[in-house]
Amino acid sequence: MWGVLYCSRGPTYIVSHKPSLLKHLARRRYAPQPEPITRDRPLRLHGSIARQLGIAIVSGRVKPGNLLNGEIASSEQFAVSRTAYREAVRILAAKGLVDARPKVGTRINVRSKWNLLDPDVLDWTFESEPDWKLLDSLFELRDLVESAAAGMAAERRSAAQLKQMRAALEDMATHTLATTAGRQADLDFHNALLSATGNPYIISLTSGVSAAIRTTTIFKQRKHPLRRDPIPDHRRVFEAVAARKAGRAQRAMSELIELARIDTQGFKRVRRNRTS
Amino acid sequence: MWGVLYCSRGPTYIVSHKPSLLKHLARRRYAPQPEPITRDRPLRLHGSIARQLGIAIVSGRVKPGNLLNGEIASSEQFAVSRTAYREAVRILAAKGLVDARPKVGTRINVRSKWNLLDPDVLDWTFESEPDWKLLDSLFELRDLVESAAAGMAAERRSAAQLKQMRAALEDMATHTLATTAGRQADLDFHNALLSATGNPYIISLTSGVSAAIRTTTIFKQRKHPLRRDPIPDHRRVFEAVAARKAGRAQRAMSELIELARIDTQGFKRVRRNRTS
DNA sequence: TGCTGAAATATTGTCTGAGTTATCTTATGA
DNA sequence: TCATAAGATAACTCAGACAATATTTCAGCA
Repeated sequence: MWGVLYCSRGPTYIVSHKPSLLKHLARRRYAPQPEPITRDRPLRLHGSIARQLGIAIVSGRVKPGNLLNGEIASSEQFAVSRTAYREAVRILAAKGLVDARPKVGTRINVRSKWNLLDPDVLDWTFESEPDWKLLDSLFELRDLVESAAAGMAAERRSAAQLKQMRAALEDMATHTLATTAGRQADLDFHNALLSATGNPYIISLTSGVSAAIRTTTIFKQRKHPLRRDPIPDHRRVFEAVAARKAGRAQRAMSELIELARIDTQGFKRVRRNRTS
Repeated sequence: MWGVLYCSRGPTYIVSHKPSLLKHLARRRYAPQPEPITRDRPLRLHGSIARQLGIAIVSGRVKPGNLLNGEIASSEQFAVSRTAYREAVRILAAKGLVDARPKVGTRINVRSKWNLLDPDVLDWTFESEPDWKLLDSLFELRDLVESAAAGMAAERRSAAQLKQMRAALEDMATHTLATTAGRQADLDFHNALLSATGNPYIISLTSGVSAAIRTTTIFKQRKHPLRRDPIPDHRRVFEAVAARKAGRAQRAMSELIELARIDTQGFKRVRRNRTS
């Protein structure tokens, strides 16, 4: 016995009605793509349903203005209890993706209400195959903010923070970016630089954005090896920060990010400005 | 009969045990401050509990690393069902404030995991009395991003978008910022400018941030009238965008934001750079 | 006819109480 | 000393009922 799980437009997940199997499929969603590399802990039921719905929304499979099916119908389609489904909807509502109200239903918000910079939303956005134009926009924002952050860090860094950055840089040099340890060092370097800005909002924004870009870069594309050794670029940033040269730090960081952008997009068009 | 609602550290909300009254108080929380001006729709139970807990967390009344009380205990303290309480926790978890896991409990995350730029979190952060240093950080980010956005808008704006900006500017001039219509026009102006950037992430970020700043500015302080007429500054931005002068637009916007910062902080210290 | 207000209805919201699962702790054995 | 298994505790999931809310419909009236 077969049925269509979720989605009023187009059968997306086909599953049997056997409860145990249904739940298994609800958890690790059908379409056996390789698991997103490493998720700290497996998602619970509500989390995985939120994820599925979230991906369906951000990917445009279900469109703003549309209503989700009712709770009873949806929970049956997902083969979970209404409780679990409702908690999933709560998560989506918390991220601005939907808006639930009695007698009306759960409506998908217009994109301007989405918290696009929410880590989960970013994750879901670049989950399957990244939208190149969107990724470009994200790089644009990152360049803007993280470059400025480098400038601030140059002005405000403490000796201890500088020491952290130096250590991370050395780790990057010994292990390369090809290893996990090297990538961790890369992360540490950027985090140390960010915390030197002393601005919690910039830290929150940038760490989220660059994490999203990093996973997209490393695990999705990257068919080719790095075009250029990133260490010298990092060193330039470090030295500018060490010398408290804000302008130089900013330019160096901007270059570094531009490098990452090129590396991500591979041989794709790298045009920076779009003609609207 | 009286009891202490929530909060293991310090009695914060004192309520009776009479169910109906308890629920009433749980909804519009005790301490009858003027309602936050205008909330589109009254919060539901789970929303208001999430709000209370969220405020307790971002304000530092309960500290990262600490565990919330168990579900049964907490839901009893709030005098709501476990369902409602759990949905509240889901909301907080979705915003990165807490992390719930079986056998361990619901732990408050370290601040670096919070989604500080989430609209609700911003709202909660500047809910009671704004932390001036934090507000300053937020202004710093806004300056950085919205100025750059003005520059992009100058390069990319369409004729239609320019027209929208002009209309909003005229509305601002006729009604002043003292009226609701005038403030709406102000909002429209900035939104039109943002959408001209064509970068959804910058739009999402900036609209959230400036909304938070706006409400903080307008409704919390502002004992004094505006020091300076904001219209000329807006006009300068507009004209630079109209003339497609990116640099000039950026500088004009930066000035405009600096004006807002001064106006917000009133006679407070306006030092821009902190010595870390 | 056109407006006002009340009732029907559909949907989410809340409640209860039970059983399940994950994970930490402790005890046990090699 | 380390690995492995048992126990305990928290969140997690379930089912089914009832409540609240907003839309829609329709009756009553000017």
